[in-house]
Amino acid sequence: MVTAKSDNLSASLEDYLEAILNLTSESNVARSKDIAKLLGVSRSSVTGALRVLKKKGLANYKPYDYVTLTESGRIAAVEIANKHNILKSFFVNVLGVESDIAQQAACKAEHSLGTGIIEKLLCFIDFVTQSSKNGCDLADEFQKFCNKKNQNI
Amino acid sequence: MVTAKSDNLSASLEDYLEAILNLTSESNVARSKDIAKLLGVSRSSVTGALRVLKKKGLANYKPYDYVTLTESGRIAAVEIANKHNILKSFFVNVLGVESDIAQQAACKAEHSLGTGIIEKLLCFIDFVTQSSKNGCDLADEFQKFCNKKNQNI
DNA sequence: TGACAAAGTTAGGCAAAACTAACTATATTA
DNA sequence: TAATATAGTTAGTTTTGCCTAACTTTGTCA
Repeated sequence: MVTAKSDNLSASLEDYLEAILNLTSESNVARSKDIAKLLGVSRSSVTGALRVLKKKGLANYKPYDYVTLTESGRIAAVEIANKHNILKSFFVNVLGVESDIAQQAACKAEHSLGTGIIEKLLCFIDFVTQSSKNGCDLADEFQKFCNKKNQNI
Repeated sequence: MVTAKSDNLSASLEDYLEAILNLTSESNVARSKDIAKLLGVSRSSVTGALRVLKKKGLANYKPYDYVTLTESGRIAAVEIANKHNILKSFFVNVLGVESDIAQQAACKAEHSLGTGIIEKLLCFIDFVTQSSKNGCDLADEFQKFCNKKNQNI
């Protein structure tokens, strides 16, 4: 199994990796300015992070040049983005949380959940999806359950 | 609604609050040494945190004395502990994650999830619990689903 | 009661992650 | 091509949270 050494990576650096992945998949190119905007940090913070990512062999970084991910950087970033998406999907499609809030929460929580729990969560989403095909829409049932409960308060 | 101003509280400080709550509810008294042991930090780090908590009006702290929580500190701590427990319960009772791992993950993730999601999660746990009373044990069904899936791999 | 151990604090330091302000490189365009 | 705007970097600072080592206070017991 090809595994990324995305451990010993701080939450902050994970965010940078994911941002670079998203930018490069959108427009093939990640610029410092755009990373800064996406993450809501200053440009100089980005420079600092890029230096670290380079040192860790995760990003190809040369001053005044575009940024790309190395192979292992890409693997790590994809892993992170996966976590993120699974979490968000759970919040939105199972719990029925509003998309923006889910996005934000997933971004923050993704770092703290190990792959074990994330895998279970993915499986659970599958489980709920399957259920709806079998005529019992769990997500829907849950929403009804919630509404009924809120009425009782 | 009595609300704690537990916002603008760092993850680290939340951990200290929760630790103090747990220690005082166990033995009525929280000692610096025990907080340090519980959180796996040095005694001097605890001293530093206590000073901050005191300044924020959350802990009653006097050098060389026992530590207790103020009323608002207690409210905040209970809120944090609740989040923690709800999360853990979800991991263990719904996802079927091993208790130790759930404990750890809940402790880390609790900080990043807003009350909106936590409430939904609590509701979801209720939903699953109710389902088992109605003859359809979702948690159980999910475990079977997982096992079947793992066989197919 | 005085010596010693345990608990707690202080001082000083380090690392991560962010910031601002000032500087440099690049790109645009008149 | 020179002026200027935009992008990127550097230097220096701040905050947070932790650490170790040395010191002080408290408590115990011979």
